[in-house]
Amino acid sequence: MEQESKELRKAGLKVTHPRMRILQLFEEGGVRHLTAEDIYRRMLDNQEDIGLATVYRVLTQFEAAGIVVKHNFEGGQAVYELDRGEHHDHMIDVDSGKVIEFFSEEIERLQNDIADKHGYVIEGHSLVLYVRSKGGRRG
Amino acid sequence: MEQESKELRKAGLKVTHPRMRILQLFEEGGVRHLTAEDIYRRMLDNQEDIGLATVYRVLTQFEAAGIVVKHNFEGGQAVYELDRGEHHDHMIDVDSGKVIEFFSEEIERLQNDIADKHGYVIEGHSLVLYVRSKGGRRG
DNA sequence: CTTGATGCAAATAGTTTGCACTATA
DNA sequence: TATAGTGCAAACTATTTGCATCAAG
Repeated sequence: MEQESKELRKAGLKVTHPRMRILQLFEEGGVRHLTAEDIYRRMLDNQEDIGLATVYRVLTQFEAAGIVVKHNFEGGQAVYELDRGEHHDHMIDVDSGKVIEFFSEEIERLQNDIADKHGYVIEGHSLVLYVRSKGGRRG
Repeated sequence: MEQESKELRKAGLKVTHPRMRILQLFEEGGVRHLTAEDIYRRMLDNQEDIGLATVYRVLTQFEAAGIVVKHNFEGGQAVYELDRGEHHDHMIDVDSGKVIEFFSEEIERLQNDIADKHGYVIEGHSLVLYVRSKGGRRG
C-alpha cells in the first residue's frame, strides 16, 4: 500500500484507485504475465468498478513509466509483466500456454555482436521460444 | 509463370488469378517483406481487381502450404516473406523500418540447449532485434 | 457444369479515444 | 476546486467471415 503509492508518485502518476489496484495485482505475486483482459476480469471478480479502457490506459502509462513491460507474443493479446529490472526472454509452452522466463548472457552477447557487425546498435529485442514438453504433448 | 503454377498445384491449390499474382509479386524479387496491405496496394496499382480479403485468404493458404512465412513484428501488421527454406531471424532498423536478415548457428544452438535444459523441445521461435544505425539516428 | 475461389460488406478482436462526470492533490 | 483520471460507448485497425457470384478443372 505505502510501497505502491510511493511507486506511483515516483512515476509522476496520481495515486488513484484503478492504478493502485492494478499495481497491487502485479505485485501480489500470483501470476506474472497478464493481458488487459485478465486484469479486467480479476477486477470484476473483486467487485472493483474499473473499466477495460482504464486498464489499457493504466497499462500504457505503467509501460511508459517503466513499471511494467509489454510483450507481443503470438495470439493477439499483449501480455504485461512487472519490470523487475532484470531482463529476460520467454519460452511459451504451446500446449498449456505456460510462460517460462530465461536469460542467456551468451545469446545477448551474440545479438550485440551481430548488430554491431551490421553497423547497428540494439535498441530492444524480442526473443520467444514456442516449445512443447519433451515428456508428451498432452499434459 | 510455369514455375508458379506448378508451385501452386504442388500445394494443392487451384491456379487462380489472385494466387498467381501474389506469388509472382513475392518471386519477382523486389521487396522481400510485405504486409497484406502492401500487397493489396500493389495489386491496385497494377489495375488488378483483387480484394483485400482475398489477399488475406491467399496469404493464409500460402503460409499453411509453406510457401510463405508470417512474422508478427511490432507495429500491428503482420509481415510475410517467401519461404526460401533457409531459416533466419530479423533485425529492424527502427528509424527507417528496413528489415535485415541474419542467421546465427550459435544462437540457434543456445536456444535448443536452453529449451532442452527446461525439458522442452522448440516448435518455433521468434527473434527480432530492433536496431539503430551506429552512424547517427537520422539517415 | 460443379465446386472451390473471389469480391464485397458486415462481423470480429484488440485496443484507443471523445466526452461528460468524478475524485485526487 | 481545478484538473487529471475515469467509465462508457463509439471509433479504429487488422483480420476474418457470410454470401451471392464467378471461374478453374
